[in-house]
This record gives sequence, structure tokens and C-alpha cells, in this order.
Amino acid sequence: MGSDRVSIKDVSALAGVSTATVSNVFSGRKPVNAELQERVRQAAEHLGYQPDRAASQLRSGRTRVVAVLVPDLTDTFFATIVTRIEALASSAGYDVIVASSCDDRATEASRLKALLAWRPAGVIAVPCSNEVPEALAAASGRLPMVLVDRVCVPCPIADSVTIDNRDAGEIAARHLVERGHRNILLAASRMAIAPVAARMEAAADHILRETGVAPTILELGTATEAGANIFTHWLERHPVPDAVIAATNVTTLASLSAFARARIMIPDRTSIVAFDDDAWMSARNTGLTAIRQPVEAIAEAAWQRLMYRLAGHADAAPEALVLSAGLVVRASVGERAVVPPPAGRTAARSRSSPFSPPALAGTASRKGPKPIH
Amino acid sequence: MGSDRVSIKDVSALAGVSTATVSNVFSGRKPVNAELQERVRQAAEHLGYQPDRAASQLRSGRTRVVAVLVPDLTDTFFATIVTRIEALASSAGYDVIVASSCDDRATEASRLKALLAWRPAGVIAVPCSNEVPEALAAASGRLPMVLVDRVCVPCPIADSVTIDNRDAGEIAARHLVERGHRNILLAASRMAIAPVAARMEAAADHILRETGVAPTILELGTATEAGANIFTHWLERHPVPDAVIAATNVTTLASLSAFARARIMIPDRTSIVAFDDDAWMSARNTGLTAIRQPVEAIAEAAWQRLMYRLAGHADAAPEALVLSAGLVVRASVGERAVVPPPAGRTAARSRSSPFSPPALAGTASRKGPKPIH
DNA sequence: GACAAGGAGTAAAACGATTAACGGTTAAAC
DNA sequence: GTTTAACCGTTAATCGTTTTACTCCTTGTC
Repeated sequence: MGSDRVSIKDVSALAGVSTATVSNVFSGRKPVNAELQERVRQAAEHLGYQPDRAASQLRSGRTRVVAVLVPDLTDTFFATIVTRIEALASSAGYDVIVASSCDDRATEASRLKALLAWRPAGVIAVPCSNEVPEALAAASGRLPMVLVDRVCVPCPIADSVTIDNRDAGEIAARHLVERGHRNILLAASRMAIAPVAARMEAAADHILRETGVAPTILELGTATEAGANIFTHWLERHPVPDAVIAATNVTTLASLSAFARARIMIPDRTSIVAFDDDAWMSARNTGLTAIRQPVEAIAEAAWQRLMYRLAGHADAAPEALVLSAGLVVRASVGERAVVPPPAGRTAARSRSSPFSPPALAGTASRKGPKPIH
Repeated sequence: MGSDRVSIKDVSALAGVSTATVSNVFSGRKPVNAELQERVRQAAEHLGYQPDRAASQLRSGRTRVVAVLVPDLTDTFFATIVTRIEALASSAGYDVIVASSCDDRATEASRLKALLAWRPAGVIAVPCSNEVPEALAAASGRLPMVLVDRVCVPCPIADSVTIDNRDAGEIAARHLVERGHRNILLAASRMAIAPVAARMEAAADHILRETGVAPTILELGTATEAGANIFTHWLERHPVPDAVIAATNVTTLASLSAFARARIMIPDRTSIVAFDDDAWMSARNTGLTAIRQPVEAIAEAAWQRLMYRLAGHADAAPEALVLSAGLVVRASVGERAVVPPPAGRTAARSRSSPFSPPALAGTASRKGPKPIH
């Protein structure tokens, strides 16, 4: 009739009540007589009424929107996080707007600006570098936000959810060392990314400590194809390593690609510990032994923390939540003959468990925020 | 500073002009004197003014937002589409809101409702079934929309972008048949999904026509793990097929998983033609021969078509754009001994699989493709 | 020099919801 | 029986823009 846009007025007219009542029925902010509610509901249903977010948001100042920023939606790790958050949000009556920064600082800044123009109730962000994006830093305090994954913990300006990357790196390294691997290559994406650096450094530390040999760290970047080329090139000029620890799923892919091109067999000729345990990693003849991040738990923790902030605890001190990752043992790590112990260190030095249990997710430890400098 | 929210009024006051002028400066809808423009710009800059979307949208009815609905964000195919659309949108000054229906009709309806509450300028949707969601059908005509991938073409109510699924299926089938494969299994996700059905049926037709044998169609569902189980179970009760055509990347994964569990080697024992050419498909010793969909082109075409509609061509007749997919040949399809052409369909027994059941040779039973659960 | 035409800016009325402030009714308390 | 309070609805103001309608001023034309 008037137009195809049916507003609260139309509903109120049809139900024979005021617009305020209709509003109350839908928002539940004030109690409304059951019978009236019913009438309003029916009228709304009949007209196909849907509250207009724009109007609602404008008037109330509140907005049931959270912004999510990730470096790359095509990376399953991030896609899974987004999907989980979206589900949680939707069941809490929130909507999600997503943007991906394509692993680029400039894009990140611009996408973030667009995101913030929505005046979202909160932000969940996976920065693409480990510096907190300027726009977020500026909004810190005024805007509930939680940083995920790519963060230097503890982060002084916002809540964060990460995994214990040093631990993860060490687990991978130990697994390899215990199986007699010595010449281990660390395939990083970019060491400028905090979690990657933590994984690689912890692995390097462990390897050096246990074998006396410092592993090589190779940066493959964040794109599969390019990474495979770099690795291939490297392989042409170096002996085949005993094993590779890949820092991310992309580097895993790149390494695998390079090995395949060079016809280097896994685990016969070289071993690999992957990261992120994607579906394709197990759908192979030699399933990939991998560090599995508790993706869902990460998403849930981030969401929970955001809800906590939104529930009014805006002034609580930033909290750094650290989940732990576990090793999923499959078939990509071989047993190597134990070489003569280097300088007094006996490689037979056995640990109680051959590999850490894949149980993870639930376990979390809290670290307080550290004073800013 | 009455509050931290700086509105157009503050800017107009500071610049000494009316709010209308400020609005015009930013929207460019009406020309504004150069000097005034400059003054307004500076004032805005000085105050850190950002137009409020909600207010703008409420008043104008227009909104620079497009809604994107996909069945599953963790599927790289859809994630790539979303990413591309997001990039295109952002450079056209649009924002994107995404929702995933998790391959579930009910979720789809509810997410779609949430999406439409934004009153977006347009919608790009990949339905989860091949029925157009009710909410979209209802909005058809009033709301520019383009349907992607999961659509029965030609779609009477909206523009669509798809690939030529029959062609794709036939290409895969031909590739296998030409290389001597006869007993071919078609691994569908769900035959209720139009493109999947088209791929499988075309493949089945081709195989039947060329070999006289109707292939089996197996439905594996849209989840990898479950699909792998179904397939494993099937393998326990049937002879190993010469080859598999997987209808989607998920079914590819499921098939591969099942083969790996059963220690069935590719391409020695069985061949596989994959779908969707994800990164992991080439990062293997035996790279997967796959049908590659032009994902980026699909996204671009969808966006272009939406822009066309938004540019005012609201009443043009729905157009069905069909792109074509191509085969990327790698190493997952083996050469089988070529059997005498169907004319003398005496012995199909000289293939490399040493243990095909003897019964199979003479009995080329002619049954239509039948889905199995 | 008068008049029309048009350009550039302004005031004020929307847009559709939320929410103070208010009022009328009914039940409970004294 | 009167006062209080609780309850439930309504009226109307308001959020920050865009846009219509109007004014004013410049310019061009005859």
C-alpha cells in the first residue's frame, strides 16, 4: 500500500496499539500484556514486519553488530573462527560483519575504517601483523575488542585469545628429536608474525638444547605458490633436511608442494610436522602429523570475552587468554636411526610419553596484563 | 564536545554552513562552491567526523551494503568467492555483510532474514538447496539479487551465475573413459543439489553411452568425515572401482580419506578426478587431476551483474550466465589397458586391477543411475 | 533595464525506531 | 475507604542524516 516498506506504525495500527507497545513487544524492555503481545505478533507476522536496524540503531545508539577482521578468509583456520563466531553471534541476537585484510597493513587499515563506520558494539580482530592496528588502538577503551592469534601477549590495550605458541613449537620439535631427527628445517611464513616467531623460536631452542645443532629457519611468506617456489629453490641448494616443522597450514602446503616436486618421499626421506590440522591433512596415504589448534575453542573464548565486555565490564583490565595446542600423531614422521649422541648428550634420554595427548581445547591459563612501557 | 559522537551539525557549525551543505559535500549530490567545500572538509577532518551510516540509511532508504549468503564459509570455494566479492565491493564503496547457512534450510532462512533486516542494496546468494529461499523469492523484483552456483538454470526469478555443470561432468567422464576406465563411481555430495546432480548425471550419461555400463552414484553428504565413513563402508562391500569422479571438494576429500584408510593407491589401483582444484590438491606426490571452476570469474560476474541491476536496470529480464570449467590434468588418473570398443563388448577383463569379479565381464547390466545412501 | 533562468545555499520536514515522561487502571496495604 | 504502588500503555521528543521547497543572487537575453 503506502509502500513496500512496512514500519512499526503499520503494525501498531493493525494491532490497535501504540508504536511504543510494539517496540516493547519486540525488544522485551518493558513487560506487555500477553494478549496484546499476541495481537502485535500476529499483526507483525501478517504484514511481514521486520524492525529496521537503521532506525533502531540511530535512536538507541546501541547496535547489535560485531565486526570481525581476519587476515585471510580463504585460510580455513580463520574461516572456521569466523563461522563459529557468526553462529554464536546469531544465537545471541547479534549480527556479524566480516572483512579480510588480505594480509596487508594498508588494506587492513582501510577495511577496519569501514568496519568501524558501522559503530559496532564490539570488534574481534586477527591483526595481520603483530602490531595492533592504529584504528583499534585509538578506539581502545571506548570500544570492546578482543584480539586473536596474531598478538604479542600480554597485550596492554585489549583482551586477547591466543594459543601457547612456544609450547606448540616445542612439542613439535620434541616429537621430531625423540624420533632421531637432527637436521631440522623450520618453515616459517614470516617471522614478523608473533605466533609464528614464537613457534619457530621455541622449536629452535629445543632443538639446539637437545641436539646441539641450531636449525635453519626459512621464511616462505603467506602465499602457497610463492612459498613452494622459495622452498624448491632452497632444496636445490641444500641437502634434504631430516624433517620440517611448518609453522602454518600455508607453509605446510608450500613444503609439501616442494617435496612433491622434488620427489622427496614422506616419511621415508624426510619427515614433516604440520600446523593447523585441516581436513586435507588426514585425507592422504601418509596422514600428516600435525599441531592442532583448538580453533573452535579460540572462537568461543573470543566471543565469550567480548560478551563479558558488552555486559558492562568495560573497565576490567585486559586479559590474555592462552589456550594450548596438541599434537595429532599420524604418519608423516618417521623413525630415524639414533645417531651417536653429540657431545655427551645421550639421545636415549627418554621422556615418559612418546607424544603428548591430543586432548586440548578446554585447558586455559590466564596471565595478567603486563604494565605498559 | 557534548559527547564523543560528532555529528553533521557540529561540522556545519564549525564550518559556518548548513547541515545540508555538509551533506552535499560528502555525497556529492549537489555541487558546492570550492571554497566552502574546503572549509567543510577541514572542519570535518578537525573534528574527526564520520557520517553515521544508520542515520544516512534511515533517511535515504539507500544503503551501500550488499548481503552475501553462502552455505559454508569453511569451504574454500565459497570463501574465495566471498573474498573476491568483498574486494570488489570495497573498491566500489560498498560494504559486505556475510552469513553462512551451514548447509541447512532452517539456518538459511533465519540468516537470510537477519541479512534482509539490513535492507541491503542487493544480495548475492548461494542457496544451500536448489530451491530459491522463500525470503528471496518474496523479495524478488524489489531487491536486486544474483544467485550463484546452487541454482536450477535458467532461474525465472533472478539473475544467476553458474558453471556449465553438465559439461564439467562430461569432461571428467570422458577423461576417464578415454584412459580405459570402465567401472566408475560417482561420488556425489547430495543429488538434491542441482549442480551436483548435473555433474553426476552428465558424467553418468557419457559413461553409459561410451561404455554401456551405468555408473553407480554414491551420496556422501556435505561433511568430510561423515562422507569418508560412508565411502569406507561402501568400499567394504563392493569391488574397488576403476575410478571415482568426485562432485565437490568435500567429496574429493571424503573419497581420498576412504582410499587412504583402505590403502588403495592412486593412480595405480584406482583413479580420481577431483572437483574445485584447491591448493592442497596439487601439494601431493600424485597431484590431483581436477575440474577447476573459475572461482574468481564467478565472483566477478556475480558482482558485475549486481552492479548492473543497482545501476538502475532493475526491470531487465533475469539472465543466466553460464561459465565453463576446465580440466587440470595432474597425476591422479592412470592409463588403463584399453578394452575393445563397445561393439564387441566381450572382455572388459584385461584391466590392471587384477581382481575384478569375474561376473562383471559379461554382465553389462543397463540400469539408470541410481543414488544410494 | 526588466525579466526569466538557473545556480548555490538554507530551513525544516521527513525517515522508523526507542524511550522519557506521563496517565489511567487495578490491586494491595493501611 | 483512602492512599500507594505496581502495572501497563501512550504521547511525543529524539537520534543524524537526506531531501524538498524555498530564498537569494548572479547572469544572460531581449
